[in-house]
Amino acid sequence: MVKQPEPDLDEVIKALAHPVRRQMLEWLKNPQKSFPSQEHSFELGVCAGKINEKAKLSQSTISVHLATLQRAGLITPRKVGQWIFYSRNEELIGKFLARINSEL
Amino acid sequence: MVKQPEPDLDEVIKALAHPVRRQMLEWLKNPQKSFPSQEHSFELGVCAGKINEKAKLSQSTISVHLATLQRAGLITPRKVGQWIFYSRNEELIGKFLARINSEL
DNA sequence: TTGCAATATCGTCATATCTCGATATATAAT
DNA sequence: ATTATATATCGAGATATGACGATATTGCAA
Repeated sequence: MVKQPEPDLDEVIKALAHPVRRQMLEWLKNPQKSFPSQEHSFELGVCAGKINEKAKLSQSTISVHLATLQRAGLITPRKVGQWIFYSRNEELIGKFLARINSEL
Repeated sequence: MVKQPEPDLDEVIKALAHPVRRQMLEWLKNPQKSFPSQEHSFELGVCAGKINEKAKLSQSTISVHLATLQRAGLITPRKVGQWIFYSRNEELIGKFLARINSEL
C-alpha cells in the first residue's frame, strides 16, 4: 500500500477555492452516476476526457485544473495506455477534513 | 439572539485561501494568549489595531483582510467608540465545517 | 513508418488578488 | 473648534490565476 503524504493545508484549500474544481470532486464521488457514458470500467476512476466533456471548458483548461487537484493530493491519476483515470484520494481528503476540523 | 445566515461555501473557502487570514482566525481562537498586550476586556473580541500590530502588514491591508473574513461571516465586528473588536463567529464556522464535512 | 486519439505544455490575454501609501471618515479628547 | 486616534476607502503597481488556441508529447493502431 502506498503511503500518503500529509495534506498541505494551503495547497489543498487553494485547490478547493475554485468552483470548477469542487465540482469535479463532487462528480468523482459518484462516477457511475455522473459519467454514465464512460465505457471503461470504473475500477481505476474516471477518464480525463469524460470530465472534459462534462465541464464545458477547453481541454487545456481542464488539464490544468486536474493537475491542480492532483498536486494538492485530492485526486489520484492512473495511467492506462493513452488514458488517464482519476479518482478521489479519500485518504487525503479524510486527513484534510480532520485537520481543518481541529485547526479551524 | 441574532439569526446567522448559512455560510456561502464559495465565499468562505476563498476567505480561507489566504495564509494571513487563516492566521488571524487562529489567533482569535485564544485572544488572551495571542494578544496579551490588549488592555480592553476580551468580552467583545480583539481590537483591530492589535491584530494589525501582530500581523506585519500595513493598516490598510489588514483592514481589507478583516473585511474579507467578515463578509464571509467568519468573524463578527463589534464597534465600541473608535474601536472595532473582532471575534470568531463560531456558529458560522461550525456550520461551514458541517457542510464541508458532508459535501467534500 | 504514418497517422490518430488522449493528455500536457506553451504563449497570451483578461481578470482577480495582494499590498502599499495617501487620504477620507468617524469618534474621542482637549 | 481643533486635534488626535482608529479604521475604511481609494488609486496604483505587482503578482497570481483562469481561460483559450496552438502545439508538443505519448501511446496505440494500421
